[in-house]
Amino acid sequence: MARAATLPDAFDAVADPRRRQILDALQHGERTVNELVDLLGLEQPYVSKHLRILREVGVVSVRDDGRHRRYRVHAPALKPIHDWASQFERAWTQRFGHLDTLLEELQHLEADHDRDQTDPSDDRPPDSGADPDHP
Amino acid sequence: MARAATLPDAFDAVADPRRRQILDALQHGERTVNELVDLLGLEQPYVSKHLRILREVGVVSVRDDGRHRRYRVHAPALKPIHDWASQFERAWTQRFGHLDTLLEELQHLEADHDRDQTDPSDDRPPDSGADPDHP
DNA sequence: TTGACATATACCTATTTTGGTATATGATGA
DNA sequence: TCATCATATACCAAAATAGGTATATGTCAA
Repeated sequence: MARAATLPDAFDAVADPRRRQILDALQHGERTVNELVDLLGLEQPYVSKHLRILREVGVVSVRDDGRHRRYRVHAPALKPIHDWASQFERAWTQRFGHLDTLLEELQHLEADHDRDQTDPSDDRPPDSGADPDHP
Repeated sequence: MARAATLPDAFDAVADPRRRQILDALQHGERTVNELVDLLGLEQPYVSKHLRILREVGVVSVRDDGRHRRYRVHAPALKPIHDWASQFERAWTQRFGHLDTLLEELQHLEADHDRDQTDPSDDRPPDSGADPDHP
């Protein structure tokens, strides 16, 4: 009974790192299946299967072009993820903003944007005990 | 061999709708495990297990308070998700912005924000064939 | 200390998912 | 038409996960 009885959504689709890789690869334009196979180093059938999942969720779309099928990102389907995460945006800016001393850390965070993507354990400040958010 | 040999990250943690529910419930402050059990209607052990996953990924943190354990969201750990999705932000605003005719659809999208969260199949415009993004 | 409460962990089974191999479908060019 | 390239699907094994039940751990109150 894996992954509760909910229809797969964009969150599921994006949870898999390979599928994120695919989306990253598609970010700057269309790609054929074989191009993605080369990029990811996976077996062609499995790339097709990943693409199917991404397609079912609406995150990518296909266009037939002769004997190729060109995939592209359908960005609006990713918006819900962005929006959902935005709920917490205020919280994380607050967390770093409410103390002047941490302004520097905020800038550091902005700069290290990229490393941040994959290493969430780094930007965590030592738990300060008292939290103004929860009186 | 489920879910490739990658350490679980925030994306995995957030892929599960129950865990998203937990995070939503924690959005406005701390909660004890039992409060979450009541809110989610799941068995207590399973809520604890979800919380453990969220903790391991750094998305929530705990604070011991007598015989309670108060959980709270650790928002910065969600930032990578937000940032990743932002990569595509330009694409989705462009897609609806570059044609005046679609302005209306954009507004529709803004309005139906909530439904959007769960139904990505709706905001997809009829494939227009020509795509300025991919010359 | 004992009992009640709050939470975590161990263990179990059915179900998914992963990724692979073999094969089918479908379009193109000769 | 046939051979070939490009992609999709069927099927299979191993492993992870979702939930559940039973139980352990830890804390307070009397």
